[in-house]
Amino acid sequence: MTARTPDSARDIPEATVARLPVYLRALIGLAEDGTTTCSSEELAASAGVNSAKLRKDLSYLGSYGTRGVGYDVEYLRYQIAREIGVTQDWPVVIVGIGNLGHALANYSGFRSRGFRVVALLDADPARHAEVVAGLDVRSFEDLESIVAEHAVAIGVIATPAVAAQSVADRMVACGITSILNFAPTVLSVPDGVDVRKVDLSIELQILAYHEQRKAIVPGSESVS
Amino acid sequence: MTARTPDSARDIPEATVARLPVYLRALIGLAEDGTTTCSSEELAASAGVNSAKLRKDLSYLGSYGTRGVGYDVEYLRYQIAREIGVTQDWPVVIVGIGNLGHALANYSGFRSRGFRVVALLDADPARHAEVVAGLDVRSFEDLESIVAEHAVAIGVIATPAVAAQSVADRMVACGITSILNFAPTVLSVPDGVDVRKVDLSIELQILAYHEQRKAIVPGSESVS
DNA sequence: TATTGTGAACCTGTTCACAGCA
DNA sequence: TGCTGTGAACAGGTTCACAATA
Repeated sequence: MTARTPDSARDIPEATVARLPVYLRALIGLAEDGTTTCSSEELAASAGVNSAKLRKDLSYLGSYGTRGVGYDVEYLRYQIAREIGVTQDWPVVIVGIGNLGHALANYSGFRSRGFRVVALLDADPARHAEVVAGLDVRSFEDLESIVAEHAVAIGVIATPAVAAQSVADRMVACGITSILNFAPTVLSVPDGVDVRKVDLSIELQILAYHEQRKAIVPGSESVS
Repeated sequence: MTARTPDSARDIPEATVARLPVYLRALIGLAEDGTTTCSSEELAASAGVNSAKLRKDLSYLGSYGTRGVGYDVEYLRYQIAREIGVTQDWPVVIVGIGNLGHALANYSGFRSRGFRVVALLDADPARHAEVVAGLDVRSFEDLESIVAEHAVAIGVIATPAVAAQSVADRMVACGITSILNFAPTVLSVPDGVDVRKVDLSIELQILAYHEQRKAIVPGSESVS
């Protein structure tokens, strides 16, 4: 027998991992429409990718389809949810309850997709009176006790850029190993901690780049 | 002379385009700190990439550095801003003024990075009384006239998923060619229209996937 | 027969290592 | 001498096209 990693540690390409949640969403949509079976072509269309890519992606998880028939929607949905790890809930803390923090706290998509916001923290005492989305806004000083109490592994940073690094440091120090960063700044964290960033203005700038090119008709240099 | 596309149409790899705004932000930070010159190593550190990648990326724009010395911060900053197209302001409309729409309307990062929110639209008449970030929330029916009046090319969708496709259709019909979509759904648009999506729960799911793996110590299958 | 699962070809992006130059 | 700019090697991701098979 050759040396092999256990089934659960098959390594799935990062690009595929990033699409699994899209497939999961598409499958949930199909299930809600009453579809019980779908071909790779149909699922790919719902997810906005081509069918070859979808099949290749699913092949990294295993052989969950039936040749000549397609995929069972509920079965595949469960398999992908299990692979991602959202068959049970992940407790999450949100730090920084400004406009964006409010929006995140109220976002129903977290709850419905395997995440549970267990606490909202803000460094500004003026905000501690507030109740947002049914949760008290608490002091940032409570971070350690909340993380320990709820075994929080994932933290969301929605503070201004200047505060983000120190918030990340505190999160890492008390055991958080995955961070979703909305502050427009680069975070440095030790190995073993994952950071994903969402930068709203970067997305707009990427659109602006392409928009600018559209205006330029090849051969004509000046437009009024 | 060989056939060549004009300077302004040099094609820059998509991966590079996505990083230019990060470099721009890093340069703005360096300029604020009073730094006038920086090496690829320093700038790369500020931007959170390695220096080889940074130099390769910048080489697609042209030769803006000085061998043996480095880059002039202000000069490079201007060149990147020009390349992205954010030396002048882009008018933007936001549709869907719920929690997220509020946060986006109030986000100062747009204004400071070359974007100007010219209108907030919502289909719900109950919201039309509101003033958010100094702007009246207006009827979605005003979309066409606003887009025409301000020559809007970029639209932001922050509606619930069910409404997103019809909003996108209306946007495309009245001439918008770039869309930033926050609704958790796949949009279909004609060729020539760019869509970028930001899906908050997908980002968390990607973190959950990696988090789940961390818990599994190779060789031990059960953890308490 | 219809559709999956997958090697192989292809393409894009990253890293290396050093030539070129101030 | 020190740092940029860049070919060349490498790695990762996508698409093709078809063998396997329910």
